[in-house]
Amino acid sequence: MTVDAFTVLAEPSRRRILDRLRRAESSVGELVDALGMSQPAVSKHLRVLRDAGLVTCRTAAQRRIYRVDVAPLRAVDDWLGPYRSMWTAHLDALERHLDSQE
Amino acid sequence: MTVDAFTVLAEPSRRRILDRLRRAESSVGELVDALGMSQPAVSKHLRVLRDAGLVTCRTAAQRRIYRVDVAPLRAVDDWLGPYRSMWTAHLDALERHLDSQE
DNA sequence: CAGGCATATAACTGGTAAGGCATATTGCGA
DNA sequence: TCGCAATATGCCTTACCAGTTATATGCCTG
Repeated sequence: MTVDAFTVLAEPSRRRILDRLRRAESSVGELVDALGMSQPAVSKHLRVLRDAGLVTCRTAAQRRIYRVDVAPLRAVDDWLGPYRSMWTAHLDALERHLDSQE
Repeated sequence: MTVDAFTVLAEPSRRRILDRLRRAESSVGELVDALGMSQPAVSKHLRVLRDAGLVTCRTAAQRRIYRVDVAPLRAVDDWLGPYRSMWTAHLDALERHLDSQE
């Protein structure tokens, strides 16, 4: 886990990879087909994701099957926490305002 | 809002700026003192944050007072949503497991 | 054990972004 | 209006990152 999740998630392609793996684990080749990227590009992104602990992989014959590991995302969610309460606070205020209009 | 929030948040300094503005709006000079960075560096980060809609600023005499706008963070939170439910699912499973151990 | 698949890595390239210093801009007070 | 204070911007250098092509590694099958 050399780099933090924020840095890794900055790349749209990596978020797409995660979004696909979230629905079903898959091999590198399947990701290549799904994302329309070259195989080395996909492998490199997977390397970064692995180093950040966001994916794990297991070997199945010649294939490597990748799956998501959400653990590092909790750091992102934790950072986001205070901000989330800010916009829910705003929503609450809006609701109160609307209520008072009736 | 030229760039997306993910890219902007990848920079640790920018997250620190947001974290400070979240507690209290402040001027550029106050941020410079608080973060121990050069004034141009801070101004540049604020520019990026502004372009992404993450902060707004108002003019007060010679100062510019910056404050957080959480709206763009909702995109991040939305993306995170499905993953969050993944780890709460895991937590639920763990709880059931621990319960069954009693 | 040879050949072919699937995946990883190396070397290179172009683009981009951050930080530093110097300077421009803007608003204010004397 | 002059000059100062606060902030923004330009320019330059450096570092890093994504993507490409070519090649290496590992594993199965005939």
